[in-house]
Order: sequence, then structure tokens, then C-alpha cells
Amino acid sequence: MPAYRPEEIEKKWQAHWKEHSTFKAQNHSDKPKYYVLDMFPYPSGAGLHVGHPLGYIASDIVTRYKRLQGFNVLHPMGFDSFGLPAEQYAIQTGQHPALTTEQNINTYIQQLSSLGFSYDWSREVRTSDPSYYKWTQWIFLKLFNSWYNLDTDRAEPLTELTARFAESGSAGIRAAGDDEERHDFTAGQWQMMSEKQKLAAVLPYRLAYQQDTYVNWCAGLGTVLSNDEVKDGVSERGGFPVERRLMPQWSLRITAYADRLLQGLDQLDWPDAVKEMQRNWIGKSIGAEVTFPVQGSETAQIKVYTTRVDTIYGATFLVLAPEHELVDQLTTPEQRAAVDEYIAATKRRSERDRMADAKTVSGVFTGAYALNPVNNEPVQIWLADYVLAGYGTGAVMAVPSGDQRDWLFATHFGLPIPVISDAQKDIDQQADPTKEGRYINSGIINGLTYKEATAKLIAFLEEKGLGKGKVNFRQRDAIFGRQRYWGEPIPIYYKDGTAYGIAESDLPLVLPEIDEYKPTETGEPPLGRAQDWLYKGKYPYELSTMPGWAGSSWYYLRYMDPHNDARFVGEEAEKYWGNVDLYMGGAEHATGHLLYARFWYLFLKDLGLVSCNEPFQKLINQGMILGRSNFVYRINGTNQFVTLGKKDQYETTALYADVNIVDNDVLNVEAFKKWREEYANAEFILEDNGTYVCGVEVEKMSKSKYNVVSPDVLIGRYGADALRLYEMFLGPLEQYKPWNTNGISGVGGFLKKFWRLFHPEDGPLAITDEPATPAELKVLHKAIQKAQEDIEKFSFNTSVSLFMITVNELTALKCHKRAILEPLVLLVSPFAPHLAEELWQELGHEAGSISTARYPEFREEFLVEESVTYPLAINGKVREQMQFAAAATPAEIEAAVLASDFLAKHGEGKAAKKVIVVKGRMVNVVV
RNA sequence: GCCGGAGUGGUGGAAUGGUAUACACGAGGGACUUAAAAUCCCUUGCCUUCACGGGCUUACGGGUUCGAGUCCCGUCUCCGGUACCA
Repeated sequence: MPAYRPEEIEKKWQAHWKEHSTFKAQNHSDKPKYYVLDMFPYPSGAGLHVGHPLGYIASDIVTRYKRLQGFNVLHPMGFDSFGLPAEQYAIQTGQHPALTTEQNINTYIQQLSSLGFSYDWSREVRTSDPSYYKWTQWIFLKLFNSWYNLDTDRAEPLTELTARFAESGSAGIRAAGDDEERHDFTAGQWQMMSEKQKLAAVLPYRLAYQQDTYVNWCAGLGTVLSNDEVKDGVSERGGFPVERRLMPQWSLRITAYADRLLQGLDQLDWPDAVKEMQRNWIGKSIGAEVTFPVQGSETAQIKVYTTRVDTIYGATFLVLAPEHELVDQLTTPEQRAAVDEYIAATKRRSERDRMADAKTVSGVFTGAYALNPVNNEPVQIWLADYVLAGYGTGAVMAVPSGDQRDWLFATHFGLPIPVISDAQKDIDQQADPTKEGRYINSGIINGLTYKEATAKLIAFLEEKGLGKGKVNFRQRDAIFGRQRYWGEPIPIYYKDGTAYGIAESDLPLVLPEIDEYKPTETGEPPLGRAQDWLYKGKYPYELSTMPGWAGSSWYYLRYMDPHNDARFVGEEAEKYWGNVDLYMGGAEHATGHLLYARFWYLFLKDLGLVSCNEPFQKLINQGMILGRSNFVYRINGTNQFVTLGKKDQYETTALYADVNIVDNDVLNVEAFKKWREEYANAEFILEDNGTYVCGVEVEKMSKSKYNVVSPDVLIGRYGADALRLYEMFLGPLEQYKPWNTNGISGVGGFLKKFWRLFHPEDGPLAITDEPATPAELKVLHKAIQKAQEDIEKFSFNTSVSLFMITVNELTALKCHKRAILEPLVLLVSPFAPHLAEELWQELGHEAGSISTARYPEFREEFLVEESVTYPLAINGKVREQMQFAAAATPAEIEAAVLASDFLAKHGEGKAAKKVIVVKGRMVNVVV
């Protein structure tokens, strides 16, 4: 083959790999295992743009490199194929989402294959496939049939709980979750209960449970959303408003695992940013719960949660969430109207308004007083919407001298702001939350330090039964139902209004066909339209489906043993593959998917079904590739467009121009006229050199900005190997960086030069068996050393530069020797696998065998130099260079430098005070 | 506000505390060509000088060091996350 023709060799090898299942991974091997995982995509209708493959390319390089290093590598791909877009499309067109999803997946597979990824496609999974979601449902049933025992600190089967109920009732059982939802009973009472009563008693213990919950209701999507699906008060998908609403919902008790999810982070090799985000999301806080009796009431009391119990003597009022259950009871007749008005006003305001308006202080006095438990002083009870019903106890003790929010509130309503520490300053200006100093005006803790005071107060409150130390988490349980069609049916049916899990032997519960993908007339979810959809022909099924993150919470386990229909993953396969060694994906999943997947893993671990501590040992977030948008400037009120350099002479409007008709920011004017009908007669004011120059902005790639670049076009023009190299060459993997198609010609040129080392003048293969020279060996081994170092630290951009430098040097040396070029093919093969596979075969190896070869061995001895060039500096400024034998000692070098005319030439007549010689590096003369 | 991350040529970026600007794009000049594409060669941080050379430069201001893009302190800007969380 003469010239480098990527279009030919890439198709050839892709077909070969497919036909020979080159990358099929075995579940039994003597080799050490390595599991490289990409976050699987949702197959959208738009297909891939150049930003998507970035992480896949990087993980494929690691995969191929690890194979050459002798590992048995698992590198699978699949599809997160349930989801809203397909369903929205179905609503509009009536097309079954399964159909469009299938088409989209086929496009994805075709595109991914054209990039030469070495996936083991025999392990592909799709979350919407019943043979897959059978096991998603199975895990749900396990959650449904488990509770969390705080004494053993793990999940246990519900049967163990009910056995204890039968033996000794609910006494002494410590379970994760809200005890307020549960009732106490004796063993005798339990035995007297009907089945329905028993199930009701057990429900609040389950790890998958149903309960009336405040949810994020999104009317635009017709469903509830979890916290991580809501951004800035609107839905992440579609940007529809979201409001708080009380609804019966299925939830998963992720809060039971909050502490373990927090602790586990320490052992993970993850970016600090992601770990920190998870820590913040879990939001552990250590404080105390304190009870304030209500003045004039025998029974009513208000529990507050505080992290600063030491400031309790400064608490001059309490603030309750407007939704607090005692509000009605507390409100005095005189304040009734004001309170009702305030609550109504709060309800009218959407979540978004409340957030946008965080600075405004609002609140209302209930008229009631509580008693501060440490000194029995009466404190006013107020309502304000800055207190959240869902966090802590829904009530706070306000300490205006120590908390800025309380300070603003007190200032606004003219409440007292007593000083409680001798270290507090400028209390009339703002709150001072200092923990320094000693307490004043603080009863039993006067004169104590922060630590002493906290301990003393908690002991005091515990003794009186009015408080206790308490740990709180910001994280809420995860809402698990969606009122949508295109998701896994929740395997629950109702008998006489009580929820039952369907039998495991009846799984999967297959998604039924329906006539339209909309809610029913009565407002039930779409599944309400299914005809005769009843368990055992008589019991109605749950109508909500699982959220998008259900299937993605365990897919990495299924890849280990994807065709097992007896178990979610075979025991042996799970033991062999263990957990994921390298997980590559976007940072946007930091608090959603990555937290849920860890939660499910810990749960499965508790049940003895998996064998590691954490699912993903190392995580890398690839950065996003941003689009580079181009603009044209239309003179207002005309169809005239003015070039960037002259636009300031006119009143213009910037309009997007498709980047595919712009080259180096120069607009192809004819293509622009043809691009859209309204531009057919456009006129142009050009630069003086006759071109139309466009404006530029870097922003996210999206259709509406006409800045999307498709990999297909670039592969057609430069080849997949060039695209792979170029995406890596753009910059550090984790960084955000703009796409600029122009640069790809650079790596294209590199590949051609590489090819010419084997095929001089683009002629036939011309490789010699001559022994390599020391200079050539040095180039090669420098490359082996650095390529290896770079891959180990995921610095692929520098690897590509390294290859370019290496090829430039070998070209200059006119090197066409097998001894140098054969190892070089191996070095390049993880990056440009098609080219490498072709050359490997030309070099006489079996077709398609490069991935089973061994990585070349680095040998230090070839790098040893006889002489070294030292830069000579005066006071750190380099002035000259001088050669020394590599073996020269620092003393010899110093003597030689001082003996030379170096100081005379550059020393400005000063004498040398000191000479620093760094062996092999440089010489610095201090004068 | 709080928590992360980042600021180096026209652009993407490189640099174990040791010759800043590698590699590539773009730009300028040239060769080949009737011309274009492709390819190849040269120049390309800024200032100064006819030139040799010299000076300056890693967001800004300090510091540590023989020596700082790199370490420390302070300031500014940008990006991401998060936010009445008591």
C-alpha cells in the first residue's frame, strides 16, 4: 500500500476486529484483571458530536495499554436507554419510545465503532431490555424486603425484623429512618395484628418505602424529580418550573447509608472536587437537639436542632418553618390573621422566588412563647420561610449575636441581640459566630471555653431530659417514582390498598403497551392506560415507574456476566472482576449517579452479594469540549452583513453562522447564501482583503448555536486515528477546552510522517534490519520511558507531542530500521490502533494481533550520555553553555567554569562568591 | 456567601524548584504549479538595535531561595459546584 489511506485501513481493521471478536474478555484467566469503564450514554437522537468521545478515547487508550502490559481487561459499553427525551418524542409523534431508542442505539454503535474503540460488544447491556431490568426490579424487591439495623450497622432481611417483632415486639429495635412514622407494640400486639396491619407497621422500616413526602413536582414534565434533577428551581431537563408538593411516593432510604457513604470516600482515588461535592451533599453536621417547652402548656414543646448549643443563652426567639405541625396550636387569636396571611403568602411563592429573594427578611410572630430550658426565660415564637420544614426539626433557636441570618431577622423586627462571649465584636454591625473567648451572660457556662461549654450543656440538658447530642444529615431519602411511561415498572401490586412486592419468580414485570404516552383523564400516570394490567389477573400494579438512575446504579456489575439469567451477576464472575479499576465520565454525575451507585453497592454488600467495599476505585472526570461559535453581523433593518473588522461602524445584530461553513473564522459567503433561504440575497461588506471575517465565542456545543461538529465528517476527512489523537492533543483530559477543527491537520500531518518512516516517499514498505545507532536507540527509549509515564498519569496530550517529536527526530535521522520502528508501532497503538494494526501486519505479524503483543521494555542504558551541556548562569541568569563529560564531578565543573573566561565576560568585574553546580542540570555563579 | 479548579504568545497548550514559551494551529515569507489544492523550506512572545547584542515577560503585589510559571502570604479575574442546612 503506498500512501497513508485511513479510510481503507480503518474500515479493514474495524471489520477484522468485529469478525474475530478480538476484544472479547474472558471471565477466567491467569492474567491479572483490569476493569475500565465508561459512563454509558443515553442514546439521544442527535448522535455523537466531537465532545462526546473524549472520555471514551482516553479510556480506550488505557484499555489497549493495559492489554499490552499483560492484563485481562474488561472494557464494555452499553446504553442507559430509559429516559425522558424518547418519551417526550413519543408524546409528540405517537412512536413507541422503544423504537426510537433502538434506532438511536444503532446510530451510536455505528459511530462508536467508527472510532475504533476496543469494546467487548458481546457484553452490551441496555437498561430498557426486560432481561436487564428484571434484575433492576429484583434489586428493588431486595430493598423493599430489607431494613437497616443500626445495631449491626447494615441492612438485614425484613424476615429478621418480623421475627423479632413476634418474639419481643418493637422494643429495643434501632432502625434507620424516622421513628415518628413508626408505632410501638408488644409481641402480643404484633401477633394479634391482621396481615394488613402488620404490613402497615413494617412499611416505615423498609429500605424502599412509600410515604407522603414533600416532593419536587414538575408540572411541565408531569412527574416528580429528585433533588439532583433540579437546578436553580427548574428541572434540569427542559427547564420547567418545579414546586414543592406533598404526595405519596416511593422512596429509597439512602439516608441509612449517609455515614458510610461519607466514610467510604476516604479510600477512593477520585478527584477531590467530586469527593467534596459528595461530602457537601451528604452534609453531616454534629450538634444537639434541644427541647423548648411552650409557655402555658402542659404538653406542647418545640424541638430545635442546633450546631451551636453553646450559644443557647443568646437565644432570644425561636423560628419555625411555616409548615411546622404546631403552628396552628401555637397561634394566639390576636395573631391568627397575620399568621394565616403569612402562610398563604409563602405557599403562593414558588420555590424559585424564594431562592431568588433570599435577601429579604420576612416572618410573623405567633403570639406564643417558649421557655429556654437552661434559664426558663420566655422567648417569642416566630414563623419564617428561611427555616426549612425538611431539615433538622423544622425549627431553630435564633441566636442573633452569633448567626447572621438570625441577626438580620432580629434587626428587622427589633428583637434583642444580647452579647454572649467576651470575644464578640461589632455586634451592632453584624453577627459574630466566633468560638474564641469565654462566655458572658450565660448562666452555668460563664467563663468557660467553647469545648467546655458544649460538653457541660449537653450533659445538663440530657440530665433534665430536654436535649441530647445529635448528628444530622442534609441528604434526604431519594424519591424513587416517576409518573412516566418509559422506565422500569415498579414491581409492586396492591391488595386491598396495601402494597405487596410481586414474587421474584414473576419477574420481569414487563412494561405494558399503551395507546398514548400521556397521563390518564383522571390524572393518573400513563401506565393507568394499560388494559387488564393486573397481577395474577386481579390486583392492580403500581403505576409509577423507576427514575432514570435506577438502571445505571448497577450496570457495571451486569457487564461482568451479562447473559446470566439465574442471577444479577454470577458469583464467580463477580469475584473475579471485583470492582471497577478506572471509571471515566462527566463531572455532572458527582452527586447523582455516583452516590446512588455507591449506595446500591453498599446495600448489595450488606446482603453478601458483592465482594468489594466500593464499586469504583479510581474516577476520572473528562472535561467538556466546548463549541466555538461563529457570528455574522447583520446591519439592523437590512439584509446586509458586515465583517467583524468593520462592524463597529454600524448598528448590527449578531447572528449565528454554522461553523461548518466557516474556515478559520472566514465565512464561505456562497455557502452562507445557500445555508438558509432568507440569506439567499444577502449582501456583504467585506474586509479590505476581500474576506468576510466572523466573530467568535466559546460556549457549549448545541444545535441551536450551530457550533456542533460531528465526528463522522472529520473521520471521513482525516480518519479515526487522527480524530483520536487530536482530541487527546487538545489539552489535559480533565480540563474544559474549546474545540477548533483547524488544529486537526497537525495530527493528520503527523500520521502521514509516521507512515513515511515505513514507506519512504509513500512507496512500498522499506524497512531494513540494520542494527540501530546509539542516537536512534536514544530516541526510541526516551519515547518508551515518557509514553509509559504519561499514560500512567493520564497525560495523553503530552504523549501525542512526544510521538510527534519522536517521529520528527527519526525522520531527521532518516531511520527506517525495524529495531526502532517496530517498538514504536506498539507505543502508538493505543492511540492510533488502526494505523498500528496495519503496520504491524506489514511488519510480518499475524493480522490483528497487535493487542496481544507485549509493550516494549524501557532500557536506561540507551539514554546514558557521554557529555552534558550545562547552562551557565550568573545570579540565576543564563549567559552561556558549556560541555562537560557526563562523569565530571561538581568540583571539576566548578574549577573549569572559574578557569574559563565566563566570569570575565559576564561578571561585570565582580568576584565569584559561590558556585552552585547541580549535577546534570546547570551551573549558577553567585557574584 | 461558602467549597473546588484555573489564569503562560494571536490560539490550544508544554515545563521533577534548575536554559519559560516544547509540540501543534494560525499568521507572514519562499519553493513547486498556468492556477488552485496538496507538499516542502524559512520566520514568528514583547521592546530595543542596521547588526552583534541588550532589556522585559508566566493575572497583579509582596516573600522564601544561589535560582520561582512551579513553594508561601495577600489581591484581582474567569470557570464549575452549592446555598436561608440552623
